[in-house]
Amino acid sequence: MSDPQHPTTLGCAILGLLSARAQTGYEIARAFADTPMGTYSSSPGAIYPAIKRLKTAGFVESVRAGGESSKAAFAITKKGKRIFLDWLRAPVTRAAVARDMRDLMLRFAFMSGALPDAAIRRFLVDLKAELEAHVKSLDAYMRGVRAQMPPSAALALDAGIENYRAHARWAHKALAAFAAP
Amino acid sequence: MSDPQHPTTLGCAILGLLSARAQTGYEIARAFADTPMGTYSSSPGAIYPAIKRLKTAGFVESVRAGGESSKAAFAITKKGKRIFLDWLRAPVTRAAVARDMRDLMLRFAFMSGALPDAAIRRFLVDLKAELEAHVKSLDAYMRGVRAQMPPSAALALDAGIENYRAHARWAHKALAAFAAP
DNA sequence: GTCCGCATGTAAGGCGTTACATGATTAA
DNA sequence: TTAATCATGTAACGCCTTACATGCGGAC
Repeated sequence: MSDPQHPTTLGCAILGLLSARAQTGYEIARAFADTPMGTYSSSPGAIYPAIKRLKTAGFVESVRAGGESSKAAFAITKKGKRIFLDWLRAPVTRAAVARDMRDLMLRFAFMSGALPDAAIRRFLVDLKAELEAHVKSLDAYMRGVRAQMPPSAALALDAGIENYRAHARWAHKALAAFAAP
Repeated sequence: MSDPQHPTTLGCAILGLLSARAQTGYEIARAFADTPMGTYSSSPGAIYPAIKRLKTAGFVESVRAGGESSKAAFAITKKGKRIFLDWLRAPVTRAAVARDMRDLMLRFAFMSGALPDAAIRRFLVDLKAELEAHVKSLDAYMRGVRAQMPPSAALALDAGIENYRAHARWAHKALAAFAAP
């Protein structure tokens, strides 16, 4: 990576979990195993090393949760919080929309409580705009090549486009939920 | 991987391209760079090594396309075709739906011409069923936790569910396109 | 006391990413 | 002739995947 300091999506997801409260490695692993966040990872074999990297980088630290006798847990550090917020605030680019929607949606999931509503709204506005632009360009591409494509390829591309459209509609609706009062 | 013989999704995508016609490495790279298939890869740095692996495994071979003076190209072998078809015909599992929709859609894109319509229909029927089951379980999960979730997390999950729903609707429509005459 | 699930990892290997390295054509 | 684009890669690096390893606590 260009910036060896910056965690991967998995690392950022862990920072997001820890920014709610300190947790043990197992609790973190459980969050991935038991919730739909599991789409973002998988196995202890990925999660524990990711935690270790975050610790080495100084983004999380070990703490004793609860009393003196409780298990060791991990907490996010100030430095980690900064990096996490940088991640949340990164601009919504066309490239990210085209190849990293999952990362964008994960970022959004963690925004409540971490960013002011105005920033969340801006994210949604930008996301919607980039999604619509992307749909437009995919549509244009599609018009040019549809006739030459095998039927299932054309349909698969339709599915992809429809997906971006669905996300754009969602962004529109989500904006209402974060509308200024 | 458990089966070191089986190519990755990128490898299978390359096999799919080559099963249409023999192509040079650059043409393959171009297909990823210039079309929405680019979501599946990225750079020559991934594609050329993937081609080399396919060659080592005996799934593709070098051929002289056109005349004697033309560039070297790659063609899929019988063994490669077999592996490719195995990939297309793999059952649609719940796990794949939950964490590998892209792979499933890529498989579908390559099915026309490679599989009989009956097999394509079955894929769509199975996919639709698994998608609807997955939506149902996500909905149930959602009902249980929505109240405790931060607003943006709940919305992000909504987006994911809506996505699966959109795919299910798409599968339904796609079935019509492959309906028996 | 032993067995099973909790809890926390390590080891080996492969793949993709970013960045760089050449030649060979074509355009100016 | 120089520069740009075509065409084909290699190198370093890090991450994830799968599989395995281990200790501990309660159930029985």
